[in-house]
Amino acid sequence: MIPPEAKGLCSDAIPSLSPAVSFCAPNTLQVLRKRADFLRAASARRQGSQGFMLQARARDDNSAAVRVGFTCSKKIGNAVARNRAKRRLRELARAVLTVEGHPGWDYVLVGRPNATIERDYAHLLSDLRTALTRIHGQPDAARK
RNA sequence: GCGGAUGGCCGGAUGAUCGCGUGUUUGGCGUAGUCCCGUAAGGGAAACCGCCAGAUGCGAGGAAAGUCCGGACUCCAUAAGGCAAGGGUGCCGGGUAACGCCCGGCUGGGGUAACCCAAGGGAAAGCGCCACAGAGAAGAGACACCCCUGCAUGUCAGGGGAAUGGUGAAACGGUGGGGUAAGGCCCACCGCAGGCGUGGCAACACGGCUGGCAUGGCAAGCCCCACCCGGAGCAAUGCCGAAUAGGGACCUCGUGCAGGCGCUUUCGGGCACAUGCAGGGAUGCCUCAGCCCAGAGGUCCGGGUUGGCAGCUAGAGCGCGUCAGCAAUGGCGGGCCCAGAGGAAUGGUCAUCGAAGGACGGAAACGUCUGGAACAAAAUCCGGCUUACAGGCCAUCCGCGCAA
RNA sequence: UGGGGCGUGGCCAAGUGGUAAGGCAUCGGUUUUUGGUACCGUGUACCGUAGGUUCGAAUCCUACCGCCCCAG
Repeated sequence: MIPPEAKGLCSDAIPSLSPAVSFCAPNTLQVLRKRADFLRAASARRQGSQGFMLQARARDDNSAAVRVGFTCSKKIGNAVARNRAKRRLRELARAVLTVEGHPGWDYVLVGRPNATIERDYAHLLSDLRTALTRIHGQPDAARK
């Protein structure tokens, strides 16, 4: 599951992704905070999967940082369910995007009712990897 | 043993590994200012701050929820008191910072009982409403009727009456006995009203006397009475940065230019006044370029702000002992420190144990396999209320059954 | 976090204690060769849920549920 080059980098990782996520990674992740960033990511490329939906865009600024945002609406359930869904998505981002995320991109993970909480964690990992490869394989004119 | 009542408590456990927030501490790195060395370039120092790493402490709830009450705190304000409006509370006493909360009691109702439930002041201050039905729905009335008298024996006249019938949620006290032409009426008890006595702080209870039936219901209709309430809310509020930046309007003084009037003159000009204009001036020939001035004070208005810090957690705090009290609660003593986030931390994965439920085997006890735990997550803090909740534990009490 | 508002047939809605108007839509009929239009008729409401007050509740009171709006 874990790419071999990531294992050796655990000791000197720089975890700037604030919430509780168990992984060590070579890239730093920043958290999206502005609503405008979310809207821009949502209007760019998107790719659904069974456990969540992935939205992404290339920022076209000089920064190489990988930025991540999480969206869990009220459709998912009450506050307990929403927090739980966000935590699982953070764990996914920590495990995959730090290694396979493209520098200078913004990613937004959107939780889905039931699936994000109930789907097996290993399946979620493979979901995110396939979604990433598909989203970077899309042509540039992928706006809907 | 079965069924129930009340009060209290818990809210999956253990471990491995990878992580998150925050406090303390150690180390490393960094820089503006400061200090020291050096002629200088520069070098060095330690505190704060920032980043990183290590160690270590702590890290969601009984409801954190709904936002229904009450406060603390902050600002606006003056609201000390009175009045008015609006809102709230409503048996009595106590507790409390306060409450619509809690405790104890009273009254009424429910239950065999333990016990539970109740917005439970005032309807002789006034207004309003009481549909349909019914004769009549609130200071009375008489539909069907009942009784007496008269003689013209009737679908009659006069008089007495309100017991009976029907309607309705409710019909002007109820029941029984006596009496009467029928009744009013009289008596007893119950209810009601008004005094009195005893007990109680009081709500109220008990006893007895008098009256002689008057006073229908609704105040979660308006209202009356008593008491309480200024408004807004941590997205409150304060500070720092951007920034003593910058836009607009007006006023006063001033600046420059223009022409005007007055005074004065060495005829170049100077001084003073009001008006108009707003960019102007000087240097170099012009374009153009650079330079200088474009000020001071006051009043008012609009726009932008998605940065940071504080408020932000030691408190009406938690548990222990003791004393007062039936209790809620309070006093005293000593102990403890127990989340502070901000697109929002308290988690991910795995292993073991594990409740309900399901399947199989078995007469049953039970065994094996499966299954994998309710409601619900702090957002300034606190006291309550309400609502949601798998399963479990403890104590006291009641009824029934069995045994002695 | 705080403040405010609303729930009535499928949809829009009136109704402020006395047994739920109206319009659109649906359905049936007439007119028309047929459809549309027009006209006539018809059904559809435990008034968001649960308690309470009252003889009687969509209406009054209380508690819940759902939805919407506002703010620096």
